[in-house]
Amino acid sequence: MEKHSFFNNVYDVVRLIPKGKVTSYGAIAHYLGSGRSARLVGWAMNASFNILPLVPAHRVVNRNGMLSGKNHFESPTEMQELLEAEGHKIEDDTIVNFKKVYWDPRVELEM
DNA sequence: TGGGTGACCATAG
DNA sequence: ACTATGGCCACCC
Repeated sequence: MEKHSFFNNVYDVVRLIPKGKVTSYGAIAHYLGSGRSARLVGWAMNASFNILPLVPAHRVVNRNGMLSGKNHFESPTEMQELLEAEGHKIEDDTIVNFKKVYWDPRVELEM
């Protein structure tokens, strides 16, 4: 049975993020039509660890490209490690060339 | 049922 | 330019 919850929708979008790309909470929220309720996306991520299949929450950062949720991973460095493993460059807890690796669901998915 | 919460974003001073 | 505050809306108890 599928849950037509907002959370499930967020997970679906996050799982669609291609490897080597990242996006922001606000982009997902806006894509889902939540408007500015980007907080719900972050909150959904918090529960994403409990949801299967696993959601690449490390590919989701805030508007500044900063790893705001790194503190909520299994380890505070887990997020950075995962992003670096995908070819990203992290500096001062912020993704370098964030704009280049930015993946906007509104554009890529052409809503 | 109602209130509080949350890994944010935008605007105003 | 930086700092502070409000709004937002789904989920949990």
